[in-house]
Amino acid sequence: MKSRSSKRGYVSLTEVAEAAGVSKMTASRVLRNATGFSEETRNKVMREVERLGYVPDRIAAAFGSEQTSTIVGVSVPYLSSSIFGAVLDSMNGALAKFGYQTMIGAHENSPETEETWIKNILSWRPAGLILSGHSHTGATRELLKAQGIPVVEIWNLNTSPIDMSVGFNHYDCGHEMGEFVLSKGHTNIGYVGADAQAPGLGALRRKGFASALKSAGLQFASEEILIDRSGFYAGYYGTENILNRVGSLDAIYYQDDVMAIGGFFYCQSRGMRIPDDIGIAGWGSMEAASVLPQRLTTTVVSTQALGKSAADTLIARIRGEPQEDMVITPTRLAPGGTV
Amino acid sequence: MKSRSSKRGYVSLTEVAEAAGVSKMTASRVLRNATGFSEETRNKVMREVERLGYVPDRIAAAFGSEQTSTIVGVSVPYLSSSIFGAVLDSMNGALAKFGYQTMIGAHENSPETEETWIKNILSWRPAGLILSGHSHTGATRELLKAQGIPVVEIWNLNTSPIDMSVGFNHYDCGHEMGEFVLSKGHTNIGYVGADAQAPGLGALRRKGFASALKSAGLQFASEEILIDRSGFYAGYYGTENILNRVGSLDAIYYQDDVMAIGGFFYCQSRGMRIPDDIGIAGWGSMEAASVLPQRLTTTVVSTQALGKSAADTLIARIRGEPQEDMVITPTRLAPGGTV
DNA sequence: TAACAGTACGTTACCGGTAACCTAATAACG
DNA sequence: CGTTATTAGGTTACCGGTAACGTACTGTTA
Repeated sequence: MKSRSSKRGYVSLTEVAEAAGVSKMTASRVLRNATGFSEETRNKVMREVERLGYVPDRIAAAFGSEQTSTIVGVSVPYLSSSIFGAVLDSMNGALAKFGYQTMIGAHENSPETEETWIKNILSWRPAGLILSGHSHTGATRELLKAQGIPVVEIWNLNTSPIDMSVGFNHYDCGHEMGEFVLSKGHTNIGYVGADAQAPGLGALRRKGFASALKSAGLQFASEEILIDRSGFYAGYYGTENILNRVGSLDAIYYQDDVMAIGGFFYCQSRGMRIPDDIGIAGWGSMEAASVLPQRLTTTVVSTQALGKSAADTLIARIRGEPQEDMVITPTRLAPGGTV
Repeated sequence: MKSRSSKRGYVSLTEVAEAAGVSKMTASRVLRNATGFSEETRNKVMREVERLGYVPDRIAAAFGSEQTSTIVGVSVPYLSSSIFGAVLDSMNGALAKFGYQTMIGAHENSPETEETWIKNILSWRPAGLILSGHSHTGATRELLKAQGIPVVEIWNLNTSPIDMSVGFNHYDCGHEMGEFVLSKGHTNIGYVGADAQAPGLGALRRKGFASALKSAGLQFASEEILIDRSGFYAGYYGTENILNRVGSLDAIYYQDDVMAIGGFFYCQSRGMRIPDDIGIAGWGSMEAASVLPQRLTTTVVSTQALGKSAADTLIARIRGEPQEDMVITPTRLAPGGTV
């Protein structure tokens, strides 16, 4: 079943070629689906490939081809975040369909960690990179520009991308939600978020929301930004903190739905009626919100669309097809019933 | 700043060596931290590495070394699952610390998809694989055993692993919870789960629970297994289904905490008191449970311990250190207040 | 029918490192 | 003090593919 011969115990292309009675180069052409061989030759080669159980060596292929590999590097803040996970799933699927392998890195919102990872991944000659850090070190930007490697920055629509950008406009999401909350007559509004290391994209939504408040001559009555990762309990606890501090609020804008849900349950546990006593707004249309007694007021985003769009954009760039530098993924404010 | 010379525009090891006035081989030794060079030589080489901005070519390195690369392939059912994400995060961190790169695949609980992915990843000569599918095709098992590549199967403690296994004992988790629920005097017990494609590990917990019931001369009053992925709403909806079907239950065992939480809110929305009217038990100690009014009765598992343990086990095997074939990650039943 | 283009291959060199082996100096030793 | 280990470093071959180019052979056209 398994015929060993080369030192590594694998069947090499040379052996396949010999068995098929053609040159190594011809076998290579057949396997790469290049041109320059007859149908008969293809059959001979493929028959031996099957019979010998030939496994192509992509390391040798990448090495020999002088160009890049079929590796795509993808960096995210955390893998253990349902929303990043969803994007990863969709990206990974789209990339795999075109024969790319995903190499993953988690930078935990630290540009320095990201830089280290990028240097590492570049030594694999990746065909492209997908980055979801929203801020990079100067060295990172220079390095990537110098290498000329296709790079897609995702999540936030970056107006001056390293190469390309696919994402949501977080600032606008916040601004739109700000106007919506104001339109419901609230004026005494707080913000609850969490930043473990460096500010994430929630900070941009907060800014957008704040700008809507400013247009109405207002500002956040209070802000509670925990030094922690976003989570249900962070939302719960952050709400407790902010309410203890300011006494009461008309409404709270949360960094994301997970925290908003945590806040929802804190308010409920204190017997507050939502939205009569307090309004709650989130971001991200997370699945967890589906079990709330009311529909959560939030911004609906499609993680699937983002992931697929990012993968498609990168692949197009790799293939040299003309490509937009910036692709916005649409978002929609879902009024819900919690504001 | 950037001195180009070779065709690819990169600085090669040869150039570094020439600049440092040593041979290519010596430069290679220095960079790999091998032996056979003086401190002075190291400094000369490292200075040129810095000055020229040398980026090692791991593809060439892997190719030249005849052996395996520093790639570790990791497959999970879904990336967009908070619990798998948490394990990935911890695994990825532990692997990165030792210089390994993670290549990820999602098999969606399909052994065939997993097989395709494994064939693909093998062409990168990975140093090892971490698999979280709990069932594999025959071809997969044969292929991996024939290759002799280090493989760690995680999540479930596999009693006949391909190579090594690190995980929880899901059957025991279910059995223990079954005994606990029985000890609270419940007898009319249902099960709610979800299997999108093939049965996942929840099925094993269900079996364990069922065996505890059987020892008491009982069985599940009803089982509701949705054809869907686990999720909050799946738990909500599954509970609605099962209760509509059987009228009432003393308690429900859920596939995991996410579904249990969904069920909790369904019951709450129907005005049922927990645990007086109905008991709820889950698995996985997920963060979302922290916002419930009561502590959820569940099995506490450490995703971090699992991830780190899996990575450590694999690395030890790669390095040829003696290693247990099976490593159990402890779990603990948290009585909580919902049963 | 000679000149030419196109197809189907084969040959050669090379990618950028690393393993294996070799050499020259120095240190250790009886 | 001669012999033997040890250390620092150089030489050579090679990994398994692919790019670039060369060469038969076939069919077409002036």
